Amino acid sequence: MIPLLAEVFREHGYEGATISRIHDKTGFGRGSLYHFFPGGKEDMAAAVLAEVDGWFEQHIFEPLRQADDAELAIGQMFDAVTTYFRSGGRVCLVGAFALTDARNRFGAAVGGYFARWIEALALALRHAGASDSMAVALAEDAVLGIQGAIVIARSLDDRAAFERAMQRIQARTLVWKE
Amino acid sequence: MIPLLAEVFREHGYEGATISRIHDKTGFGRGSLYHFFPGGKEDMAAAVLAEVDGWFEQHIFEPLRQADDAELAIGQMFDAVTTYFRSGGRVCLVGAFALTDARNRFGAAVGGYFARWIEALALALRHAGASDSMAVALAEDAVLGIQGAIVIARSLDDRAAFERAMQRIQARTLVWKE
DNA sequence: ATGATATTTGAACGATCGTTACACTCTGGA
DNA sequence: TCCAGAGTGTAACGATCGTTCAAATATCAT
Repeated sequence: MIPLLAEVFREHGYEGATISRIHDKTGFGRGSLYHFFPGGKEDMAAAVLAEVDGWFEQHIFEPLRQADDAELAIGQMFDAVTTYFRSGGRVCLVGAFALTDARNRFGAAVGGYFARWIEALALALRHAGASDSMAVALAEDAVLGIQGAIVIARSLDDRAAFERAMQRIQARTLVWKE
Repeated sequence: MIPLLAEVFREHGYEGATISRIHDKTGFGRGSLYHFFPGGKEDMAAAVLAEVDGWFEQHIFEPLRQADDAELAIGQMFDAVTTYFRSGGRVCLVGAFALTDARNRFGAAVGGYFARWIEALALALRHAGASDSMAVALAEDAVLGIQGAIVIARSLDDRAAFERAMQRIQARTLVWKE
């Protein structure tokens, strides 16, 4: 159910995700929706954000933090991200929220997601031998590049552009020069 | 007037930009709005997109194409972009549209904007000595990085992060290795 | 089988959506 | 001075918004 909800918010944004559209997509009537999410639409969006955050914690952030082979883990991150965002065919819900005034409503969730992503990646890079400042710079650049790649791939309707970008970003993240 | 309209669409997205909010921001009544934009909201958004596109053509794309000193022009592009987007305090309307289903409505305008930006920047880079493939790769990376920097700066509510990103992107765009 | 609880249905609420229509004021040329 | 057209203000339209609610149904331990 949450994945279906997420799809509606991803496609239409917070304001565009109407209860009607949510009903159409999920099949749940209004009563059921408000039974599971007494807080209404804001509650639904918060649940979706939490689910997305949980997925990234489990499949992206924690592996980066716990990795024995940091470079391997970083490579796997790019693979997982490419699959998750379907080469730009799927939007990052958190990034999309960040660009509208939904950010004001979910500021903590949005900020925390990216802060923890950058931190986890920077930790892995330090583990791979990068200096503190270099690790943070590379991590910021990589996360920001992924978000930008989604924007450009969607704008140009060109998934190959997304994959090219992932290749370049991965390359310069793993092979850095101080 | 168009700049005020643009602000509403930037803050709230296409769906969230209601006629009431547009009235509040611009001061124009419904009658006036539909007098200037007979096509209604879609007409307004199209006009705003055209104005944004025109601004970038004049201040970003054309200088890149016409530059005698390509490296200087590229440096000026980053300065202009940092000012225009107010270090991430202001959203890229085209990028924001790309992430919602407004893209389906304005696909040509959205796609054209980024395609011409990348082309103009790649032309300047070729003019500065880069190979064809290197120029396109660097141009894609730079434009995508700018979009990503907006997302991250807004998410973290951290304009310094935007400016750090601009520094790094500019550096690796101007000093490349084949 | 019974009763308590969980879930669902669908009508309805007031508010707001985008849009239209019409009367009104303003403006500049004849 | 007058008129045509540009621009404005406002009421109202049907549609849809997010939300509420009471009644109906499903589920399940006892």
